Amino acid sequence: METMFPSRETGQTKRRILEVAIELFSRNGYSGVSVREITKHVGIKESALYNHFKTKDEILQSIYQLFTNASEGNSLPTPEQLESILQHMDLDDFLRQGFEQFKGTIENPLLTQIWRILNIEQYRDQRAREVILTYIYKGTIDFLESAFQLLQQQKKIKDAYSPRMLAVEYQYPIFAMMTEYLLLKFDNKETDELQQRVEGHIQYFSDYVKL
Amino acid sequence: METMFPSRETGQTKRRILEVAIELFSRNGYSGVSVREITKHVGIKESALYNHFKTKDEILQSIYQLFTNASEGNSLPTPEQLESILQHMDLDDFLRQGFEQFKGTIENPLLTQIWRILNIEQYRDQRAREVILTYIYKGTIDFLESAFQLLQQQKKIKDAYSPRMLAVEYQYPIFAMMTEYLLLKFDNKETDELQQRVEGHIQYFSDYVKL
DNA sequence: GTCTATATAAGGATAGAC
DNA sequence: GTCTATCCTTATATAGAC
Repeated sequence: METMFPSRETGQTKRRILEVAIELFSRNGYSGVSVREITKHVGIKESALYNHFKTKDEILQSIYQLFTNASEGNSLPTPEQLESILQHMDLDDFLRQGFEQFKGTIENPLLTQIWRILNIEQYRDQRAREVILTYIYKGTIDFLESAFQLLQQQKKIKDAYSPRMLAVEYQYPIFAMMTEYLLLKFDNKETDELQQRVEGHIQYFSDYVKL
Repeated sequence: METMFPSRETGQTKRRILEVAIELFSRNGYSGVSVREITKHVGIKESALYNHFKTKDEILQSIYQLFTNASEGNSLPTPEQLESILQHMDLDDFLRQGFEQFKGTIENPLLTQIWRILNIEQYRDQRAREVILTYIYKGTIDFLESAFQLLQQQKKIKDAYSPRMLAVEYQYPIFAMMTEYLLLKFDNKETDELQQRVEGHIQYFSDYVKL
């Protein structure tokens, strides 16, 4: 995750500002956090911040950028790569691996914080909406659609439903459970039952589409 | 919906303040809206607002209250009522009726605005988290669980999975699609494909659990 | 219950010395 | 690149007249 930030040598302070801003924005939202508050946590004076960012909004923009860069960075496999990967995998392997990767993402504090910021700002800020719809919803569903299509062609799963339909049925509960998970975590509440639901869902889905 | 507010006679201004605050908070969040902005839209001076609410936060609290009152108002049927209702219904009737009611809710602008406010404030404000977890997640899932349990007892659906599991599989995609729907609507984007997804989901689920 | 006027704090941002 | 000092605007909230 270190590489998501400007290098330590040239951008140490800028990096710290971003870290602190992400932490604070993810709790109180953009409007609920002052430049004063950010710089106080970073340990610099307000005026010093403006050597790194022209405006407060530019900080927020950089945060969105971190998210989209990270999304494009650990990019999903190309259609060709996907085809080759799925040659050696059955449905359970595929779902299990996808889920592990997903868990890695939501246990990355930085990405979950930015996810929260996107959530908070989505109604106020068109840019946040774009990121959510493009990178989270559309990106994930499109990818799963291709995967299920290939699995159908390889006769590894039923083809009674369209690949897109399957993608939706598989992924949407995951989205909703992730949202609930983050909310429970926020108050350090019990998440065991939810974990079981996730596993139950994968099992249910797998049972359903297997030949 | 009129009845959600204080009566016109005694609380006309208070009512207007709440309406305007809901509209503005649902776009820009609590911190992103000033008392000045609210009173300007209402057409009174700032000081006049404090005759109706002691603090700005009290406005927000009242908004949460509206939501929980409405939720408890059109309350879900009791177990006995549910049993009697389900006597005369098969699964498709039940799902279809539930969905119509759900559509009524999300087409109520006031409730969707408050839903957005809850979304925005959930990380900053414990009270918002409580409302979401209690009234939205838990309330819905618990209700569906009892319904599916009854339907299983009446041998109208398969009992291969637990009622809770079925509740989750049915409702979570609806949650996620509703979230996406509200986001698309916000930019007046196309929601036809999403509508089809919802109907597809209901069909898929129904096919799966029917005997 | 609304107004004018005001208190007091906090907000984003800039100028200029070092 | 950071500092001190400052500008100007906006914020929440109150006092007291009508």
